[in-house]
Amino acid sequence: MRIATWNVNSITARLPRLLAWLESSGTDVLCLQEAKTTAEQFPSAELAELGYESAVHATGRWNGVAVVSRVGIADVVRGLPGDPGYDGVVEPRAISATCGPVRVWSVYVPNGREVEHPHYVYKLQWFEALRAAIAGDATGSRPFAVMGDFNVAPTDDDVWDPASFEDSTHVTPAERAALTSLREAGLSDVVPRPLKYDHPYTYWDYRQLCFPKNRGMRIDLVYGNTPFAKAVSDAYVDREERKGKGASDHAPVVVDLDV
DNA sequence: ATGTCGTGGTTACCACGA
Repeated sequence: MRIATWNVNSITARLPRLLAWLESSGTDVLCLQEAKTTAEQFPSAELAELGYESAVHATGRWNGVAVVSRVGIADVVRGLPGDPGYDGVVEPRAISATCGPVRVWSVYVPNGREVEHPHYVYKLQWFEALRAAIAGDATGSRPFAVMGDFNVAPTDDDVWDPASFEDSTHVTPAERAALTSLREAGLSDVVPRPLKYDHPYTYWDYRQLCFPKNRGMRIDLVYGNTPFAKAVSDAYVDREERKGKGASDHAPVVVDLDV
């Protein structure tokens, strides 16, 4: 089975590429983030024509997550239990579902904006709610993974220039400690291989020619429990999908499982 | 360079988020 995660940065803007990519990559299950649309306007019909069912949690121009599957979708849960919300609003940043033999969460972790910003506090609180939510599945016998845009680079090796990220979000000890907590809960980082260059970056800012210069970050992660991790036969970042006109600023992370 | 995208509202530009 082939499972992937991809921050599409608007499913409306990305639809032609998304449909083509699903077919060309042979992906069975996709966790997607930043749908940037409502559940009503989500292109479920177009995906259904390709044989995919969609489970969607989306409310408008910001955020929005989904699981798209051609191996079934069951037991859908929309939202994170205990989600702290931001500024009084609980945002659509998490959805979980069982797709064939695997249970997955598709997550879009808050960005944090700046270390001194309230959004950074929200980010850390949100991680704690995620940790609590996945505790049972993380130690279970069924293959399970949290997949998505974590907005944290796990190590300095996961950013193109650690020095330029001093005092920035995405690399702070507290954010990395949140990832450590997820690993201590029973998950492990399924690190994909890069198709080019030395680092499996998954995100390159649209600005400043970051992609051609390979100024990237690995912030789209696959955190799987032991049964999931043991089933992994390959994992890679499809950087081809970051190329050209109409690309998202994130590339898909693709994982092959023997399940 | 605050260098690019994408969205929706206050629309043939702006503000916001990333």
